[in-house]
Amino acid sequence: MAIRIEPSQPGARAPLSQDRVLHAAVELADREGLSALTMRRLAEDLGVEAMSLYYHVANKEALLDGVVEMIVAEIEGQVGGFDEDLVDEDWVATMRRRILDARTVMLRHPWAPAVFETRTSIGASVMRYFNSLLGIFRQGGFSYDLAHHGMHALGSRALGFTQELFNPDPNGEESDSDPDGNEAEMAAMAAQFPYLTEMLGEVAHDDPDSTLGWCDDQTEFEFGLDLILDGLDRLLTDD
Amino acid sequence: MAIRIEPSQPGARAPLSQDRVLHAAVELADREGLSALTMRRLAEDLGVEAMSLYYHVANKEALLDGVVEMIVAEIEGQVGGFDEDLVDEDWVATMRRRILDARTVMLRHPWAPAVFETRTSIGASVMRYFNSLLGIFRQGGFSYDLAHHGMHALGSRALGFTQELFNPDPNGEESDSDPDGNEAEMAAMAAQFPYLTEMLGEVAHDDPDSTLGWCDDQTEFEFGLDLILDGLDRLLTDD
DNA sequence: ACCTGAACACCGTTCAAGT
DNA sequence: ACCTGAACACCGTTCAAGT
Repeated sequence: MAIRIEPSQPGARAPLSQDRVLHAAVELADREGLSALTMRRLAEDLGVEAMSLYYHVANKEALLDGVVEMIVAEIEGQVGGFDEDLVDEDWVATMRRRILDARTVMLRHPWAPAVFETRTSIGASVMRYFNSLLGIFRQGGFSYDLAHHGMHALGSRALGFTQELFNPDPNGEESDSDPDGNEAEMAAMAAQFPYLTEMLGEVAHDDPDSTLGWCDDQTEFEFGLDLILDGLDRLLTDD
Repeated sequence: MAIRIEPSQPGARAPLSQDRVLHAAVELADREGLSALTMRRLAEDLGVEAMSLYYHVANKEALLDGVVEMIVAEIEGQVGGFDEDLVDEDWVATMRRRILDARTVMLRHPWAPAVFETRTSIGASVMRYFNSLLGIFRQGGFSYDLAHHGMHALGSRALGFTQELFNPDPNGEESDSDPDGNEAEMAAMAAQFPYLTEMLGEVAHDDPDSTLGWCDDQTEFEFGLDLILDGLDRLLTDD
């Protein structure tokens, strides 16, 4: 009588699958950043040779497409499904809540925006997400034409992020033109970039973080989002 | 009596300089795309060994920083200098014109947005550009606080581009979920993504290009820009 | 001062081969 | 069906060396 083999023996690793590969990819990027997400490094995490991955994903582009799908699926979970959005309130409130929910997922994966922006085609869960936003527009009374403009106006904000231009890397060293520098540098700054310098002096007061660090990303995101949603609502009710 | 040596003899190449390296980098990216912009390939274009570049730029990051400076300098040329913007008209009109000028430069270098978005610090010409936008806000009567919000709300639009999410690559092949496909696929699409499908059906009519290609980028850019500028103007005149 | 050759430590990806 | 070893054609970058 044969001894029943345990499904997961100690030392016997679970077989690879596309899902396991994608999960491991997200975890690796979460843990060590996007630059650590290489085929070789990912294989190592999975206890496998790099070339084994190619049995489950066509290539690295396909891997990244899959990772995007994972993130949007996480948004879908966060929202509790995209289907049942009967708007029994302001369309603005519904849209705002959905997008801010997406944002909380994005904030858990700070590397994700960079991946989204390199994608060139979209998968099923991204389509479901965009479809749900379109549904909110429609139930709010938008024509498809205006809803289409609205999607473009939102841009990446629809997915809960704005790719900040020139945001300082957290582990960045002091730059030479750092305004915390000596007075001569400050004076040179003020002469070349008067408005910028004065703004820095005025707004940076509130926050101990220097120069570029004073911005509250969440506040700025919501400001921009509300500006666009209000503008669209105005266009809607004008017509 | 010694014969005067011609400054540029045939075959005797001009010595490298940071400026020549950066110019060559922009030209290479223009000609063959961002992925062709490698240190080795760039050196080849300059008729030099790869390692010679490191005498003129610290590393590839510094090269890309320099490329960004080149592009913004080109904007500065397009605008005719950033200093003399006495607003003798609507601030909205001035801002709109400046940003659309920046956009015409960006459209000459379609790879540039991707480079801008990977930058982590900013150089002098970028600071001059942002300073000039801030100047327009200020001369329009903005507080620094509102101007600061305004800059964030504009985001990359301030530089004349929006990084389109999922825009199809021009040389992309037909995807499996292509809605030009057979009727069964169309029906499946309609069931899964009803709003998306209906929008496509309605708006795509106007343009022979299929699905994702019907959007007029310039129109959409201006729509979003105007929405934001109008919203900011309203906030300004409300207070 | 400016450029080079050789080498290092990485990439993604192929292909034929193993079990 | 699933995984691997060896190899290929690339990267950015170092360092000591050439002129």
